[in-house]
Amino acid sequence: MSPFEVKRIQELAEPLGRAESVGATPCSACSVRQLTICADLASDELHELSSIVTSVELGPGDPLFDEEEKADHVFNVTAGTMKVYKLLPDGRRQVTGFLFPGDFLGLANDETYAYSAEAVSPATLCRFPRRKLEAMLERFPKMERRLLGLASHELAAAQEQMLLLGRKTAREKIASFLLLLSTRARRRGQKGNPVSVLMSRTDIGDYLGLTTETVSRTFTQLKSNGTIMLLSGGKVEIADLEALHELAEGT
Amino acid sequence: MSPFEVKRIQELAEPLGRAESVGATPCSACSVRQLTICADLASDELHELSSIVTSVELGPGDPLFDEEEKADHVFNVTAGTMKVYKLLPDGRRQVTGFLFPGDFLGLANDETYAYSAEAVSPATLCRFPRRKLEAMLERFPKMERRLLGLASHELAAAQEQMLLLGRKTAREKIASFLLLLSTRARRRGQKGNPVSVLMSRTDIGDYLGLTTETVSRTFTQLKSNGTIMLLSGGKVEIADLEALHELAEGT
DNA sequence: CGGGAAGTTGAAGAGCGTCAAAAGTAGTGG
DNA sequence: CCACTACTTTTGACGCTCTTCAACTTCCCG
Repeated sequence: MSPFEVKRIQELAEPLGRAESVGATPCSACSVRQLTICADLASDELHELSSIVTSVELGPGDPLFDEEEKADHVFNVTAGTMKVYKLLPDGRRQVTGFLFPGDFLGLANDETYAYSAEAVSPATLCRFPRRKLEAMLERFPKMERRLLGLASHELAAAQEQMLLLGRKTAREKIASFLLLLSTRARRRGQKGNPVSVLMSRTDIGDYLGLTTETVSRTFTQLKSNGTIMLLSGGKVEIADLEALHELAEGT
Repeated sequence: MSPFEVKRIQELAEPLGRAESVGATPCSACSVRQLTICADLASDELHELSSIVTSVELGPGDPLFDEEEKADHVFNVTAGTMKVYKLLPDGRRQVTGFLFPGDFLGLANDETYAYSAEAVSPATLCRFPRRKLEAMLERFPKMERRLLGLASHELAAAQEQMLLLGRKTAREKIASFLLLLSTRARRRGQKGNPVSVLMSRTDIGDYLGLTTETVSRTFTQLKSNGTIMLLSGGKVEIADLEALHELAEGT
């Protein structure tokens, strides 16, 4: 199965003409493996996984898939930042999540994606054909277990976000957002304090249920507060972590 | 294992002194089985499941568990309505979902519950010891598969709710809510049109990110519109389904 | 440098929240 | 059966946060 199969799949890449495939990454060398569904797999299992995976590279703003599209693949972010969002008919948008290396997307119990996904920054992803991955899940219960864990983790995050959207003020929302980015960066082994905020004000607003203007105003307000400092390159220095925590929880 | 084991578990019931156990329901006769994780199990598997399950009965307002509590059990609603919610330190509340017969709750990837759960109306639930259910999952891949499907379904619902909370107006929220209740009632085999709205205005507000006053005002507004009719017993007749749909999507 | 997008700031307005009171509903006991 | 209480729901008046619309500034990238 191995070398031949890998090649065959490479040739099938780029079916929609908008994703550039650079061939199958050897999963055994994957730097984010321990964060995602591929954790704890034996080397023969990893090898089999490698045989069905292809790589996708996206530039900022490139779409990965759209809501309602047939969900033929699932993905794993290996580099960069993605956003997933839902739209109302009149164009109002809700970003339901930002995804970083190690994050998984494309899970659909329906046959179609429930949301759209596009790159925020240059991004690389692993692409798994859904049917093949499902078949593999039956044989690798460890992976299915892992997937269930990830799904329930996401569910908890979604509930936290509902609390934010439904009950927090603009200031609390921004504070929570910065802390979330900081925590997630640390979980990926990066520094948690000057937080990298790579997404636009519009994306942040669409994530927090605010307008870009309100996002901007609130950042300025936290800056004059002395709670944060706005650095160059989209970096935000958290000057008063405790104040930010209190703000985030509304105490 | 069977009769003895069932009895033993019955005796262990009511560990927190607030849930009344009425013994293990025979799962084979369960009316909501096909809706939940127990679907498609063979009779010996069902029998084994019966041996670890106990029944919980709650009255309106009775808590099932609280956020942060140790997640020792998972549950399945068999009758009545439950709500799950998160709180901010100052008491602001976000109801993250209403649960009806067939719905599953208590999944926690952490060791503690991520939210609180309490009964809205008189409710009955199956209670599974978490460890035992997990052990069983390893042997019944069908059940694990089912659980993953339910989790990803819930995830999609959560994203839809984020869209609602972040981007819809009060009128759109109420319209969406009524349609949701209607759809879910139909899925349980009940009539979808006079919708039973058993929960209080406060609960609805906490679910939609609104105050009770706004919920009430919006209902009255939809009534004078001729879109709905408020009947007795918490029933709401959808008079103009198409208008409600258009409202819900903001077209 | 220059042009276009992204971000910031300002002023005005709308929608929803807050506070308060009235009306409806349910449960209790005489 | 009705009266009494307590709670939920509805309605009203007002205020505040966030949005909207608009102009200005900053930041990139060619």
